[in-house]
Amino acid sequence: MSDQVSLRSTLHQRGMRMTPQRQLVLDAVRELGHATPEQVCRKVQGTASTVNITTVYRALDLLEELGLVRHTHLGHGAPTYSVEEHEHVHLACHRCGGIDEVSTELLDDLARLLLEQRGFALDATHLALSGTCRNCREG
Amino acid sequence: MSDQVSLRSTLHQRGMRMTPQRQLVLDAVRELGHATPEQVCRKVQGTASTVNITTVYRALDLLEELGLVRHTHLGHGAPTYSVEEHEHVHLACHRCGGIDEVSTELLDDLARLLLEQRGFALDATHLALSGTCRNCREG
DNA sequence: CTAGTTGCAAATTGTTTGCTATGTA
DNA sequence: TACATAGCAAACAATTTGCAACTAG
Repeated sequence: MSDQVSLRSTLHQRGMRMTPQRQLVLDAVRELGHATPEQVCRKVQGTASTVNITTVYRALDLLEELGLVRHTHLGHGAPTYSVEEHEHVHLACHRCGGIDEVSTELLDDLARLLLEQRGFALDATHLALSGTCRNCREG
Repeated sequence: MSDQVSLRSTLHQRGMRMTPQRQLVLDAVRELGHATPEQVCRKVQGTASTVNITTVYRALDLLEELGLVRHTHLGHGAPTYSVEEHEHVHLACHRCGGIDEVSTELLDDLARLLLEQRGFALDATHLALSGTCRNCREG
């Protein structure tokens, strides 16, 4: 894919390289959807067992800087990373910790209001809504 | 106030007490608005210098369980605690890190949609919306 | 006396930094 | 050679846990 190529050249302009470790981290994030650095690390180590968690953190930072991945703070623990194109809103249940996802379209009206009234450009892809899921409310 | 009284009896039913430390933590959260456990601790220590941060953590957990305070993850660092009645939505600018606040009424429509379509009861008081503020967009 | 509570120290968890060795242009 | 990078260990920050001492009912 040309994505790979342009990524390489972007890195090259900065005197950086697309190393196997970085590629593995990116692949892991793509595959896992939402994952903590810890989870990414375990996934990567499935292929290359010597890769250190430090390297994972540094790769995630770099990939985020390049706009390829982003992180979100769902709930309490560690942040989760996902690929940039991952476009949906998270519904985080504070009771059971479960994560559901809905289309960002649900937020279109709200986004418009915020922009008009506050000049605030909502980033709907970077968003976790907290509440109680159906299961927990009924249980 | 009768709040204090009912709080005491609620605790009493569980065989617990409203200790000075817990009262100080609650007061500190009330006074500070949004504060990290660290900040709460410093505030409390202004009055009672021997209070340990462990106690602050435990008091915050308890007060949260009782529904008197709640915590929110604004941005990256430590969570911030505020009193339950603190009803507004945070607009967190990911560029400058600034926090603005808007009324939860803005989310009423969204909340209704989520409840109808997903059975998800949105907790609008526990919410940070991420995006770009007017200043940063114009600057 | 009994059970809840505190403070302290130590353990955990998540993340970052310093440094050396290595690999590549 | 020069420079980015990886790995490792140690530092760090935030939070939790184990436990002995204390205190109110």
